[in-house]
Amino acid sequence: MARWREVAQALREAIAADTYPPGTKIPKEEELERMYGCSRTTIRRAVAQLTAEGLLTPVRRGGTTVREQPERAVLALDTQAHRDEIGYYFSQTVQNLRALRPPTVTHGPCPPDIAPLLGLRPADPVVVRDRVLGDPATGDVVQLATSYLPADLAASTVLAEADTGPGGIYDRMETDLGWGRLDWEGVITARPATPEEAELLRLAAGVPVLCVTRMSIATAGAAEGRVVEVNTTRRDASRVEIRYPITRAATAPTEV
Amino acid sequence: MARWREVAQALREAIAADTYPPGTKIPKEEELERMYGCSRTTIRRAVAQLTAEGLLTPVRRGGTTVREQPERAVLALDTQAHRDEIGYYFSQTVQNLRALRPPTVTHGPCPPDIAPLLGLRPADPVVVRDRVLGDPATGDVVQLATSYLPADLAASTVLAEADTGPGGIYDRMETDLGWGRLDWEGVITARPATPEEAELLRLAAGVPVLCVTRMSIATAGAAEGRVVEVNTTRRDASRVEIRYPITRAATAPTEV
DNA sequence: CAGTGGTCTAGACCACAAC
DNA sequence: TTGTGGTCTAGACCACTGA
Repeated sequence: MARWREVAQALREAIAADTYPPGTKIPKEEELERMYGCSRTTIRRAVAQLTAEGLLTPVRRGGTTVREQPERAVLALDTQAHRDEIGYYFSQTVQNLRALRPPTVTHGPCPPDIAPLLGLRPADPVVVRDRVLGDPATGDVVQLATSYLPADLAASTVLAEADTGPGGIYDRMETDLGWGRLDWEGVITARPATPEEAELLRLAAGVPVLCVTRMSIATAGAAEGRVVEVNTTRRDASRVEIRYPITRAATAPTEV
Repeated sequence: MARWREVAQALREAIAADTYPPGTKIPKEEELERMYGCSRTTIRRAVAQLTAEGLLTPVRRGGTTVREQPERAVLALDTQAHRDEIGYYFSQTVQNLRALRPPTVTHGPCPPDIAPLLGLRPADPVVVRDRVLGDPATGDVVQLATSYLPADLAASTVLAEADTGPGGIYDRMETDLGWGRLDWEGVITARPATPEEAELLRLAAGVPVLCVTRMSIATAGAAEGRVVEVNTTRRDASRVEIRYPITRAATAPTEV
């Protein structure tokens, strides 16, 4: 076994054994160097691994701290779209969160992971609506939300404007653009944070984010049958879990 | 900006621009060293980052390949438990997968991420039932499935035996142990792969895995109200997505 | 079987934030 | 101010595996 793996394992066990309880600092790198009899590079490789695993958070000048296991926010899975006099309403995205900065609307190429959901090719032009949500009390960024709309459908419409008016983009699509009653489908994925996400969410680059994505499908008009919007929300995967009820089926399973 | 970040960004862009299309190899490290005018350590730092992001897969002696964006397996969310004459049935776990090795049953400490779900403390004794599932055609490991049962409930029962008989552990719990009709709840999380998971699933250490977990709650007998089992399945997050339908609520949302 | 990525060393300088 | 982690270099040897 590689030396750095041995050191990483030793540190893992020391943390599990409460030699270094959560919230306390592990010895500084120079000291670990002596303790394990290897070079600083090897120590750093081991510490980097545990950081990627979410066990440690190094801070410049402040030492390296054993991460408190964070409270996971428990989200209920949104399997229903609600509606009131103001507009459509998906409960999950609003739990104690507020927009920390004004939403932005830009035009750009479609990211490769979104393109298949929209039925586009990667880099096809899309309208991008970005929101940054967080805890208004602390100012911490908690969730990133982005909507992608095919440029050929949305570019010159109200959907590409910053303020989409009462009821939001879904009302515009259904009522003003005549795209019919929207169908929705949810998709859950996880992937490493992009550098941009890592910076906004204050994560180490490459740690997992959990993505909850909603596709909106038009049922009438010029866009009938097309996915007209993909909305994807991302959070630090270590701080969130999604729960859903499991019921008993009345009947035997249908064969696929 | 750090040099290794610049190199990583340059490589990212070269990959996006199809200078290095998926499936082809990027230049070897020594060559990148010359191309970017920095030391091999810096090159390796950049390549390691892109590997963590799932863009590259280095192979010894074989060079470093741009990863083909893998087909994502699309899983339907199991919100229903089915039942036939054989036993309970959760559709997702059986899609084209077979056990690649005999299930194992061991006793050990409860992992810290499972303990809260079971209402236990970390390291409390549990019975662990492990299964390794994969594609029978290729022999590739695709999914890891583990059940945890509190030792104080399961240790001396049929639940701790390798063969739990017809209908599996759920029938034993409901019928033989008299724990009543089980309630279930689902939990979805993502986290970095543990070293063991990384080895079995052939992943780089620390890349994200998507976890679909099911809690079983007894409604009668000695275990009434307790979570009597936690079943967690893990897959390479880059190769899976979970889909679920979103319906329109008949009524306005209930206030929380 | 040789070339590739994997590991490791010893040393240096830097930048930032806690003190 | 200064000690900590962050970055980088130049060089060496190893081990696996695919040409």
